[in-house]
Amino acid sequence: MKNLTESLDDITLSGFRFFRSLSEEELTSLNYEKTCTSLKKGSIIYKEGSRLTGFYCIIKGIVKVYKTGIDGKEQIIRFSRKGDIIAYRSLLSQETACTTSEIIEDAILCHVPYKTLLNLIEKNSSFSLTMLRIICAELKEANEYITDIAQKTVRERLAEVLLLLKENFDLDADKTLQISLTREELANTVGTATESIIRLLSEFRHDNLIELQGRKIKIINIQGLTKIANLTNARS
Amino acid sequence: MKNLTESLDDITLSGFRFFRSLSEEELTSLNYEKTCTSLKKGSIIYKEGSRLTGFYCIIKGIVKVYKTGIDGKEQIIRFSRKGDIIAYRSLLSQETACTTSEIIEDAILCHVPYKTLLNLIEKNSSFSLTMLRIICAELKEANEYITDIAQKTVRERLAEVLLLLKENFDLDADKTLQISLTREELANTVGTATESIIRLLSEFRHDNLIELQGRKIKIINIQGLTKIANLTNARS
DNA sequence: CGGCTGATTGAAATGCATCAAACAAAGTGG
DNA sequence: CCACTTTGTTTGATGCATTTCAATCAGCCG
Repeated sequence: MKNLTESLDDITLSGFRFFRSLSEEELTSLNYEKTCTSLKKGSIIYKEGSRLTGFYCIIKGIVKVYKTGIDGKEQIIRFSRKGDIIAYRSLLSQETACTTSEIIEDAILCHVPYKTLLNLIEKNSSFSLTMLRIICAELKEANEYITDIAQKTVRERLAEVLLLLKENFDLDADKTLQISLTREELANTVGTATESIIRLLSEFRHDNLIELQGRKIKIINIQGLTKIANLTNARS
Repeated sequence: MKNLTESLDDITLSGFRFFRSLSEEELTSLNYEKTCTSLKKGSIIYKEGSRLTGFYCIIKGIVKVYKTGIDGKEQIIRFSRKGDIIAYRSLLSQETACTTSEIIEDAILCHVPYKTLLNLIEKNSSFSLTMLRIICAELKEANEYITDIAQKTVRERLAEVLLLLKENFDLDADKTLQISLTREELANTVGTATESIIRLLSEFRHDNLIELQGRKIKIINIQGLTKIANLTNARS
């Protein structure tokens, strides 16, 4: 336990892409002002509607960010991993959080106070530009996802989500997705019912596109999935 | 015609909220570097995939911003009006445009070169913060819309879109929506088929929620629409 | 072991898309 | 000025993807 605490204090943010444009001096004070925490799977980082005191940089682990819709049904907005930052949107707008963030793989997070963020934006224009570009990238993805959900079938979207997960979380030597999701989480990402996900996964397995072992998903035919995800829903 | 040209040159951006944080000096050079254009309904401002040289501030008129999905079907991302800025997302990311923008009500636009934008971000941190907050607001809306499309029925979404249009474009004395859309555009906003929109509009009319006269939509029962829309987040 | 959560399958209900046809309004050109 | 095309609107009929409800099963844990 003592070891763990010590290693949390030793973490430096200098290696993370988001802070690349910081001067030596800025990094030193940033590392002084940040607070790192180790969190277990299932922990809630912040809840929709809560007041935020800063944003978080993910040092390790995976986080799901979701909105709560009708009847409390989750809509997962994104999965964030090492190097990603979360909570900055509501923080910058100075609103209460409009999403909930939950650890789905044991994580270490760095909390950076709002004041520190504002200070960086004020003093370091290169940092501002980095920040602007990160949000722009996220907005682009959001717009693309709107188009997808509005126009594609569940089948197409599931194939697409599997491919996106592959891009973001890689495969191990065995071609297995390195992120473990429940069927329900997958459904809440794709925007459909759990049962539909189960049926479609089983169909994909039957068509030799994937293999399943509990929550492990092995991607064995990327081209096939790409075809399903992109083009018409003409079933070949 | 000469009059028109002269009045275009006379436009100043000082009144627009986006440029509020600019100094006198910055405004002067901005007004020198900008270019204003008058555009008719149907004109394309920029196309998906094209290279952008700057962003645009809408002085007057209405613009629809959409992505082209499967079979060229439009997904309308937003309607922008006076004071809004467009094209800034792809510009900041230094990518080709990921949306198309088209005039749907005769407009006057101001083009601001990329260099000018970068200069402002570099020199004026207060402007950067404004910019960050604008993008954050747009991202918030996008995330909310993802949740809506994923979880709500077409019927609920149509009611919601009508209410959103009411918020953004107001009603005239007659309670008629001050934005004129084809059924297809409405469908491409809601994310459904044109026929579905027609049927639902006609149902809403039957239930005395709205009145229809060609493309004019008169909102006569806001509460009823709100109830159908299943709005969780009260907007004022 | 019983109680829990998550996964699976089946059957039935339905919302919505799609296709087709007719109609209206608004140009276009001879 | 009238036939003619075009574009947008409307309505009906049909099919299907997906949701919903219900039941069972598998795995895990104290």
